[in-house]
Amino acid sequence: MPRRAVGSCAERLSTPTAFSGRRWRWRWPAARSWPGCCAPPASRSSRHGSASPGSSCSCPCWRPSCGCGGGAGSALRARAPARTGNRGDVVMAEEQALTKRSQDFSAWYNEVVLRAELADYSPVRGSMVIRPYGYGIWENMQRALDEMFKATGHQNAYFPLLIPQSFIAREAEHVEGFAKEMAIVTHTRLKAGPGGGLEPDPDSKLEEPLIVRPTSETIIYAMFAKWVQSYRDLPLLINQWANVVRWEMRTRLFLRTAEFLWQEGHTAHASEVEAEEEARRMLGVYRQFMDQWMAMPPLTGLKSESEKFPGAVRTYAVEALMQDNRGLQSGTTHMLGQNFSRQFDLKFQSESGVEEYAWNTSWGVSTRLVGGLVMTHGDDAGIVLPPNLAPIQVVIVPIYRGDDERAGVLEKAHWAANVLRAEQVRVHVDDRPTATPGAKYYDWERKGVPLRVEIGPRDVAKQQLMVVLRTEAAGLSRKEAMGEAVAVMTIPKRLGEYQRALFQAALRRREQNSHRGVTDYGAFREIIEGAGGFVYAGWCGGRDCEEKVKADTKATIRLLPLQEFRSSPAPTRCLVCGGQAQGEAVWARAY
RNA sequence: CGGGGCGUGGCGCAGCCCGGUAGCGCGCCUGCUUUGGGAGCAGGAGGUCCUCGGUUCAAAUCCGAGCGCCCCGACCA
Repeated sequence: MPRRAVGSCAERLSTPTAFSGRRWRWRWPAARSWPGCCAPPASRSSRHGSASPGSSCSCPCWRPSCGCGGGAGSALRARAPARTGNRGDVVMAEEQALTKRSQDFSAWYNEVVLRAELADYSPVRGSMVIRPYGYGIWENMQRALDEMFKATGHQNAYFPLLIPQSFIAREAEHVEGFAKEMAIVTHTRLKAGPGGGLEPDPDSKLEEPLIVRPTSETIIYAMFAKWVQSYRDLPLLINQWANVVRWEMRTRLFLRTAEFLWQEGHTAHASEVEAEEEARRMLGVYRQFMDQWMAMPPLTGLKSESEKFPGAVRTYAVEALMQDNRGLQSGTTHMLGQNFSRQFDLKFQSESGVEEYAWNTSWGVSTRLVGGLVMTHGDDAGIVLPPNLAPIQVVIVPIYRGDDERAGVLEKAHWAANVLRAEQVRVHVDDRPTATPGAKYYDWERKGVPLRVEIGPRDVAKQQLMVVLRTEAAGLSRKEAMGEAVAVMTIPKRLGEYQRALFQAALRRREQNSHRGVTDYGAFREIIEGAGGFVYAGWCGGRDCEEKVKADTKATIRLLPLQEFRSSPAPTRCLVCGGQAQGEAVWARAY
């Protein structure tokens, strides 16, 4: 049984107050200045040819891991065995290093998620366990988003997990969209079967099967119908934090699992214009969240007809570009029109006394965002977390020889931790006696902690601290010895600068891998089948052209970009058929 | 749902072809020495070899069936 020491990790989850007030007006969380330019995080793989196994940790926030990343399946198993050499440390280094992103991005992703202890495979096919460190990131996301939802007038509520099958069936397009991936509850009891095992008791068969929600439009609008009589009851602005199940055949940690956590907002409005505004407003909220908290700048736009939510009139999306140049749909907002209100009799009496169907919207983001975070910022040493979402923003590593040095160093470490906590910084002192400082560096780098403070006897003597950022960041020195008083007082500012540097790096990477003005289909295929990235090109609006691209290249229309992202001049011809372009589309291979 | 791979201490693997005492590395426990980039030595704990059936004096190993997981495709947040 691994030891669970008590103690040192009383990190307070401070919430950087980013939200300045009413109606989604924002300022940058810790922003004072905004560096104009910034290089992408340089790969430091040469200096990090190795990485350490998770080892026991005195932090009560999560349990020590096994040495290799938990229930690793073949993601880890598949790796080449370490070369045996004369020097044990070479073997160890190779064994413990992550697969490099350039070698196999998807193996890297799996390993880094497992070994940073974000998640683990569960015994249930297609389902994962979100471990405390990964859940801590999600909690920080929830906290930020929830504040934004509240500030835009929404209230949280909770609706049932199980939905009558007939509800799902009511909206034709909606059923069709989800029918193939639903978990169905048909019985309420088990009994001993002939073989000695358990089987559903036939006597307990439900008259009407229940569906485990793949999304909650149907049950929520059925309830809205009870609650809304008059235009005075509108708008009705509700959000719920929940789990949903979509029976996927193929799964990937965080990106695609049978069950996932998300929030789903559902609103009812008196007019189409209002509903449209709401869908766009929440798209803006998602975008701001991704920019300011995740440092993962997305494009915003409209989904094509074939990619829109089943049952929606139109779907908007935020789409980010991952390091392997594939797109990640990170959130969607839907203008549902009156499609659901007609089916669920969600009517209200208007100001002029006429009975009308309400206009709905729905919008959601999920734990998929955690995967996006990993694929946006991670490097060959591990994940890289933006300070605003990092469960631990600063880790302090004490360095000492023998008991006499230990007391002084630890005292200084806790002093620094307390000063930082008073500044609302989430700090952890890694005082594990069993690991060497070097091992701790690797551990916390793999876990993406933004800033490390090293304190050794020499630092104590000189009243200084070594302050080390997780990655190179433009305009910020990665490693620096600073006077202790200055160090602790400037760390919050440094975290803010680092947050913005990560954003700039991600933005720059996205733009460097975006291709505009592509008119030739052959050139398009070369990009998609080569390095990948976002390709902006004209589209006639035809389903056939969309299908052809997908069949040829596996790329899809990620979105039809909103004004801000459109090219100038606008493309005039369809990339595929050469016909009159109806607009511009952004194409990419996607997750 | 199609194709592939793999099931052996917590994790990664070897052993299987050619049946005969279950092994290695990492991790874990104890002790001592260590600690400025993955510590060393000594001792120790830990295994229904996925399940069921068959062949055999004898099965991790051979044969049959089943189950599970992962990867690649089609579908999706």
